[in-house]
Amino acid sequence: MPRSPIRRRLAEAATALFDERGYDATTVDDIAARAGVSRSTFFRHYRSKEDVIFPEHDALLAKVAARLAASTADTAVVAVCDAVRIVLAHYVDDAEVSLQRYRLVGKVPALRDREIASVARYQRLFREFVADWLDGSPDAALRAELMAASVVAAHNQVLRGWLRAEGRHDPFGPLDHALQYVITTFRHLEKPRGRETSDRVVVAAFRSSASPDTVMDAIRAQLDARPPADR
Amino acid sequence: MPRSPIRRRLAEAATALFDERGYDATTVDDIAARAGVSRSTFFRHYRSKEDVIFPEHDALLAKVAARLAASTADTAVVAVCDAVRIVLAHYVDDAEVSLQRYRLVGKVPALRDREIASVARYQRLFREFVADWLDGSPDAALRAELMAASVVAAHNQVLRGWLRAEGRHDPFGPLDHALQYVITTFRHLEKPRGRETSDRVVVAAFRSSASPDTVMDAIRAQLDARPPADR
DNA sequence: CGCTCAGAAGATACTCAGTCCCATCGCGTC
DNA sequence: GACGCGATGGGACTGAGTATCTTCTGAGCG
Repeated sequence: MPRSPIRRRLAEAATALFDERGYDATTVDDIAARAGVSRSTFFRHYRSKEDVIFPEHDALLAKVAARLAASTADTAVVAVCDAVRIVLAHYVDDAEVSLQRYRLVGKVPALRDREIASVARYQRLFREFVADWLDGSPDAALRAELMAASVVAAHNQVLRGWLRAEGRHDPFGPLDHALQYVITTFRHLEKPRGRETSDRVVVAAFRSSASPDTVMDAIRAQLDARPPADR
Repeated sequence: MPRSPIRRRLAEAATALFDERGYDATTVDDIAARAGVSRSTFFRHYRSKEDVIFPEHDALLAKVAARLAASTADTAVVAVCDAVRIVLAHYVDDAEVSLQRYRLVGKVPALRDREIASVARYQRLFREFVADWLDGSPDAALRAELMAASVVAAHNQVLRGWLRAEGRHDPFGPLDHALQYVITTFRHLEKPRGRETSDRVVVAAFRSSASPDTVMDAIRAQLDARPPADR
């Protein structure tokens, strides 16, 4: 069923009509008529009127989950930050559609709520992933919630900025910048996987009994991983 | 309109029916009938079927906004953390209703989405408040987003725990504990209002090309400002 | 070439949420 | 007792979403 030509026609008809008359003033019959199919057919291809606007979310969620599962990162934050890039990439790949949806969602409260619910699903996925990862450590559930919320918040902030700018700049730089806040906030709360160094990065830098210069370098590296405002 | 006896009757009828037959299997007519009023009257008192489950959210949002506006806290995080207590208090005050709603929401996806949308409104309020407060400082918008998301996440985590435990323990201790993470994470990123201490500990330490010992001390100081679980 | 069978599309009827409008009723006021 | 007014009842209407039945189409096969 994915990517059938009729799905495409329906989506195009819908966006055109939403653009011309607005979301509420457009009925499913209108959409079907413009696409040259029957109302029944519409509901065979989209579960609801809203679904025309928010497609592929399930597939994307699955992709993100797969990425998490395959992650080789040493900490949960890093794994999740890595995974959230997929989401942004998805928006950027379909910039045209994303922008159109953004404009529409800004006007229709029902759609806004729906979008928020979608985002919450990613957040939940992240939360559960992190909770599993951290399982056993103190306040695991709480930290998982905070991490997931922060990563999603960082993503949202960058995405909104990109959308407001009508997709004119590359958003991955800003995303990395934003995620740096999150990573530096949470990374030191975790023990990196595999190694049995019960300490944070900073301390590890000092463990290697190196020259002061080496120490300084390590520390600088640590600092470079921080958000600029902190330097 | 608030607190009319008929509103109460409707709410009681609705919760009873939702409990007996489930949410989807209960029609608005059923509710109205059991409450002994007409369908029209139902919609005069509640905008929608979902509204019977989520009352007072607007009023609560207003209360939270008022608390924020009247805040005397020295940093934005603290102000927001303080405000979020009102939300939890509201749930705890109506423990019976909150628990019933929790059970119902767990079963009906549509209600879950609706609740998420409600929470998003608080988050937005917080975000805008913090963004105003931080206005001008670097990455203000990003930090506002992160702070708001974190405070809400902390609240949600505690609330869910309390609900899962069927309201048997006091949740304000856990809430404060959770908010400590958030406050210690964000507080040092803000200049307390009024005072003019423009640097963070870390920066000062490394700018001065000091001996490794001085560096170590500075880092320890930095670590001491972190959440307890980290030490 | 024509038959068959299955999957996809059309057609129709139904339920129910939500909106609108109008008639009515209770009730206090003048 | 007439008037006004807010709240209620009642009924009509729109539109989303579901279920069911019929019709088409096209691929495979004799």
